[in-house]
Amino acid sequence: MTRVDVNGVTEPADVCSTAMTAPETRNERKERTRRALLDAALRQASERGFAGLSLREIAKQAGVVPTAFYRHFESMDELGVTLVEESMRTLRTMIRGARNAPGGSADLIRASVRTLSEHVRSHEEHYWFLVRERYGGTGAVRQTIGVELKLLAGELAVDLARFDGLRDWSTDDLRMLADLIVSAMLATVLDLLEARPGSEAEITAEAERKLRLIFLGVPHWRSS
Amino acid sequence: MTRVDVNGVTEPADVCSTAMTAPETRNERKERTRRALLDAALRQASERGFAGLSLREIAKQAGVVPTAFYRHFESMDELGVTLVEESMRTLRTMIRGARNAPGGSADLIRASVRTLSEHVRSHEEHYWFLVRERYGGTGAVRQTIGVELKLLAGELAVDLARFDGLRDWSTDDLRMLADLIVSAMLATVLDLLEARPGSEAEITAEAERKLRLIFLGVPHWRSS
DNA sequence: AGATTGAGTGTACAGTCGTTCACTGAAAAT
DNA sequence: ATTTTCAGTGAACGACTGTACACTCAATCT
Repeated sequence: MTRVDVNGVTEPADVCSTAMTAPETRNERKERTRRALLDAALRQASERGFAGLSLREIAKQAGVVPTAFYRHFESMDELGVTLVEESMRTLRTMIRGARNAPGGSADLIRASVRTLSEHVRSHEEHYWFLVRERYGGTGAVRQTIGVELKLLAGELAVDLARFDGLRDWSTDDLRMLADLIVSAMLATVLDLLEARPGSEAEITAEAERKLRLIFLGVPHWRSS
Repeated sequence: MTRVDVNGVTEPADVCSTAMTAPETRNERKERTRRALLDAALRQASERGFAGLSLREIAKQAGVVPTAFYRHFESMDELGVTLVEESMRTLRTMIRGARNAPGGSADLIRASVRTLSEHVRSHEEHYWFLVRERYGGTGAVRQTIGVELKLLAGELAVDLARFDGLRDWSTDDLRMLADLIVSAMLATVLDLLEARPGSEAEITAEAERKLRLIFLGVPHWRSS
């Protein structure tokens, strides 16, 4: 029974002993350790921050010798970029989910916030990474997130343009509104991440109230 | 001429050669190197983040041997807390400045944003530190900032309670409004810090519009 | 069947890190 | 005038960092 179990990373108990598993081609194996490296990095970064990553610990947690890291990533920065892209994909998935929410515009806000909350809960590490590195990060990683976030605000602005009270808003005003919403929701995400398990409901409730307040101002806006 | 000049930290050219300077008591000297340590740490943290701090580099930049650090701080964490307190004092000074702005409630928003902008410009390192560690930080530092920020939102809520349309708002609603404002302004701070020198004006302009939009909703709010 | 590829291994090296310890020497206290 | 205090010194430690290099050996290609 030589089950290798490195630092809480449970190596799937397969490999040869049972005949029914793992025809596993070479590329599949490679992809698997690549994922293991990414997962280890993500977990570690969501705790200590990207700056506090250690190539050696990532490798150890992935069940691989340190030098093997370079078979998958040229440098730590490349891994960072990959992590940003991945987390951003997660975020975008969330937005799409909120967009296709059950039609009724009455409690569209409630539905959106609910979607956000659930998504954060089920992708905590990705959101930790995003929120952390958006502000705390260094160089390339932070800037990439910043750019992607502005891009995302742009998409949101387009979505908003379809709503009744917003049809005649200028592009610039829409973008401002989207930015405002994004920053408010980002703060909500952090609150959700830091919250002790019970208090989830009141956080989402407050998030809803913030959005409602913002949209209350919309009908009275005149672009000066 | 044995002028010691360590890594860009210019040692004031005093000490004995000119008779008119430096009676400098022992405590004064101590306080001076303490400040040098704090300044070095602050500068370094505003670039690489608090997690990326190195005791040795801080000491070097302060013109002192590494071990001397322990004469002033028991640990890195203690230095971190000191930095938080200091930066928070700066922030509070700003708030007070905005509160006592020239009375006219008409362009009170404009005045406040202007105060914010100027304050950020003249205390970049403190604001970098706060924004960075608020989200990116680890453990004690991040939590301390979070708590202080909530406290500050509380103060802001009290201030808001004095305004016309807000006199009958519940404490909870006021706090929500204050939170919303704080998160929006925090995003503005980051924008200001990252902005290339020219684009300062448009950022403050957008910040003003965001605040105006928020306050447009205020008269139509009814606490559900 | 034999040659090739390449993911993962193991060792080794040069740095940096925080921290310890015994010390120096001038300012402060006696 | 003598003793005490203590900010700053300098060497040494053990642990950890990223990275270079030569290696193995099973999956893949010819």
